[in-house]
Amino acid sequence: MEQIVTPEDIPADIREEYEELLLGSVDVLPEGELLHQLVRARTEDRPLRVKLGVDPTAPDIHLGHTVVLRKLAQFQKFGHTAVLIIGDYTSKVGDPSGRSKSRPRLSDDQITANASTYVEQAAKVLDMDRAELTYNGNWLAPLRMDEVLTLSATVTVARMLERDDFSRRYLANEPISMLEFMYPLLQGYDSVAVRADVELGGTDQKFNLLMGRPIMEAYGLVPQSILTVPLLVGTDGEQKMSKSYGNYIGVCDPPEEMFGKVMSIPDVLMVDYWSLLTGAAKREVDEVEHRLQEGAYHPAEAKRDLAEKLVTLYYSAEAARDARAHFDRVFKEKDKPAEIPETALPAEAVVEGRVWLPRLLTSTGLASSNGEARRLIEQGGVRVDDVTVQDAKAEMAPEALRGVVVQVGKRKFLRIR
RNA sequence: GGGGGGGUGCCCGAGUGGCCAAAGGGAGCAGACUGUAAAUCUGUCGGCGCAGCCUACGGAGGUUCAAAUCCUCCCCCCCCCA
Repeated sequence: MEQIVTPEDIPADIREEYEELLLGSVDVLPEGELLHQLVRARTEDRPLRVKLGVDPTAPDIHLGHTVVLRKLAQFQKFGHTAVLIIGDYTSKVGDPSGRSKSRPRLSDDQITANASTYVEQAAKVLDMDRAELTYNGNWLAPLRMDEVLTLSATVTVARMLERDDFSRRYLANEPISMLEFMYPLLQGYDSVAVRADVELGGTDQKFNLLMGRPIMEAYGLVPQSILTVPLLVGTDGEQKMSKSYGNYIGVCDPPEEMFGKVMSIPDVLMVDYWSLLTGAAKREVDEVEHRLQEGAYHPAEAKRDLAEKLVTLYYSAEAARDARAHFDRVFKEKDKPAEIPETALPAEAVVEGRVWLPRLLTSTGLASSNGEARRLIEQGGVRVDDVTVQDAKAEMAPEALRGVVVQVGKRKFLRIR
């Protein structure tokens, strides 16, 4: 960091605060600025206004979202003000960040629904009682055309095209709409509206975050500093965690599913998850990494511990222990789970007094079509009371199904009532 | 406004009259193995009670015994020039 103020002038506790805020962050720009702000906040006795804008594009939030929320919560912990902006308006524009194509625009209903669950779920990480919660539609919706024009005059097209995802798409002959160009401007305007001192975001937000600075200046404000956090890689180990890639772990996933999904991440991701998601201190993370490298800590065991930690964070220690027991039982010992969901035999499964197995699977939701059900059976993926069925033509009498457990693959179980 | 290039299954992408429910890859699903729903290997991957049939290659018509492939019109995207 640049030493504009000499380290000796800075109280030790602020230096500590700064160090902790740097932990798990990627870019902190402009260099040294945040430290100044922390000092200024202290001397002027004015907490920093730390902005996080989120677009409610998905109905549920996942662990990837919690990385930046944790960082915001950390600022809160140090007495600063968390300003959480729900991008009800910007989500109608669609953030082009990291995208190779335009996002679909969402409807108002979807946005409202998503926003309310977002806030509810963010509360699992953030202290919402002490946070400022706003919606950017409050100030973006009433903007007049001349105000929009004033705003768009602050940025040049060349500057826009410097941006990685835009230039890539431009070179690849892929469409970029003017609408998408507007997005960074609107996000910058949010910073003006809430008079942000610091804005947080994922590394893919760097451009948008930086864009806020000249815009704030143009509106006569002190430009914000920015802090980015890494993007969490999803369970596939390849792409960033995202609902649309289907590689996410939702904070509202039931404990067993959360546990199982954590177990499905590639081994190499374990340490990242540990440091970004559990709130563990650096020393603990280093130790885990070290012991794994030495072979003193079995990877499967480490992953179980990680999964248990995460479930504890979002549920409870008991729920986490149960989830672990469930996992070991079902996947390690290949036994049936302690609790199996039950369902009545659907009426449409019975034809002429007989139940054809594929139809049973389809009607109970264990398979999406009879064709898929057939395939599952032919591949040996279907068990009825622990007996693998391989005849796709199998039929049984409805009475014979009472209390029977149908298993599809390794993790779908259903008891017929 | 003019000229050119494109739109294929969940995604990427091959296919330019029959051998095409459509190569190849990815994702997904199943099986084997294992240290786990890791990794690896194998299989599968539109629907239908399925050795057969139905629906599908931007949309609508047409030519043909036969169309993703040819023709007409329409919609959408990209590039170049203005």
